[in-house]
Amino acid sequence: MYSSHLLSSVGSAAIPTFGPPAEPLTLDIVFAGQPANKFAAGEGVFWEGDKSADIFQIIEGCLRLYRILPDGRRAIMGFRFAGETLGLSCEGTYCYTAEAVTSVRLRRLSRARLRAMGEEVRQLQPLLLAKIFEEIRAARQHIIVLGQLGAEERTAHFLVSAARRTGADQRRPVTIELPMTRQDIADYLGLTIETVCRVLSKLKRDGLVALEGRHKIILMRMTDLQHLAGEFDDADPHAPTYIQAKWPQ
Amino acid sequence: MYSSHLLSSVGSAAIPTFGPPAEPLTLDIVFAGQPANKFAAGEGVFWEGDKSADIFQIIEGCLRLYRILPDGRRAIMGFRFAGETLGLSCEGTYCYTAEAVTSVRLRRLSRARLRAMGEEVRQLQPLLLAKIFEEIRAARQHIIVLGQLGAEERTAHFLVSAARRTGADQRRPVTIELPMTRQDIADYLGLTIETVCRVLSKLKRDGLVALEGRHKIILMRMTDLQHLAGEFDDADPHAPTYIQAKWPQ
DNA sequence: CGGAAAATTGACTTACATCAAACTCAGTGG
DNA sequence: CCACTGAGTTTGATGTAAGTCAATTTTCCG
Repeated sequence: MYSSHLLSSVGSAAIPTFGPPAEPLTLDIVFAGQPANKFAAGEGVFWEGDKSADIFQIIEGCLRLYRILPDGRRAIMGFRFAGETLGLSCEGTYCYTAEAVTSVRLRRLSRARLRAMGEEVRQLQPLLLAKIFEEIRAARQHIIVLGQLGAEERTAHFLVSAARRTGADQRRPVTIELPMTRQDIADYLGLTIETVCRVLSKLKRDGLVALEGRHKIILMRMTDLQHLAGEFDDADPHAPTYIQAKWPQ
Repeated sequence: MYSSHLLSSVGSAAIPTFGPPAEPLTLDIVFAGQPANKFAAGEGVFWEGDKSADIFQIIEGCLRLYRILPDGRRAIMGFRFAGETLGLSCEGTYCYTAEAVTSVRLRRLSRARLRAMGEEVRQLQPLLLAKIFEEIRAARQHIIVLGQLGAEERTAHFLVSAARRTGADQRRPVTIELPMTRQDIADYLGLTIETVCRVLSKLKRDGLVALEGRHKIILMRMTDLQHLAGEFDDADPHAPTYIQAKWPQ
């Protein structure tokens, strides 16, 4: 109830003005006030085939999203970290299982409630649509990784995009947390656990990364890793686009 | 102009009633009245990176959608056939090149115009959203094919879903037209042309398919092919869902 | 510290890629 | 109409990246 209040006030302040509103609407605001849910590592949040009644925002922790094929193979479709959303691109039923990698806290919002908010607040629709387009972009990226790249390229790409997601300065060594297991990474990249290990060892031998325990990797030479990854990315969403504006066209 | 008229009348007839409107809105109606464009085989309709100003509906023919990686590899993201739409899931710039496989006729609609229609006609939004969700579903399917399946499984999956797209009765031999080259199929499945050929030859030897010239394949034993493909599909969109309703839950 | 799960490394196998040659077939022109 | 042509396809021989199987080692946690 009170979050609907919050939204109304943001909405009515923003609608009359054209251009960017004074306080931009974000999904943080949409989820604000929803109670937080906790999940222990290994617990499931929802299962493939469940009616997709809710969407989620992760407060902290990491989730893996996967499907199990009839013969038991597991295809990991992606990972989600703190601040990211979950379930938006599933209409009707969830198309994958979501399982906590670490212990996870998240907020839940029913689709019914989301729809009601959408009626009230005009800014919401394009915001959700942007998230959906982002998912399509990521899926297409993944298709190229799996269809065209070799084991080393795939792994490099995984590391580089993980680093990018942290938002850290990409020009100096980036330390990334990889809470998932090697098996998870393998199932995500369409490789075996042994191949992932061997590739990581090779990258270490070549001085491109440093391994710090199981779940921490330091990317020592980003540009080399990016080069290895194929550099076929779409425009980097985090790139400072204003640099172009500095120069006369 | 006159197509906007058409839409207005459909819209105002449909909005007052709840439930399904008398004449369901389809994209055919949205595109009706747009002039038809022709493209010869091999011609490009738009290029990756172009500003995605328009969306398209194919009247007849077949298109391939692809991206070229920096080192020259070509990743085919999909094919589009008569009746299907194109460009909806690209915001800002097109994320792939669209090229005519056969000679193609299609209708073009500017996004500006589409947006204007959206304001006028309420039914349009969910219709477009459904198309976008369908694209996500297809992309996820493709991820599993490329990440988890072997060459024979991939090829079988390609054939089975091509057959499904024709809408033909899946219980008896289905003849499908494959206007694209073997190289196209290979680039779509993340294989080489030789592997695609060998797999097709093997399927023929095993009596699962019959090859009729270069561009026609008859799927002789659908259930075996489906089994080979892994049968991991989401709910078949063509499946008669009402069967469930017949039985008490 | 002890034990179990996860990760790493090595030896061997295999599915697919690569390279190379032959075949098919749709068009074209004599 | 038929030989010629060249692109597209098929088949075969061989190479290689990644998978499989089997130890070992590391790491984490009680």
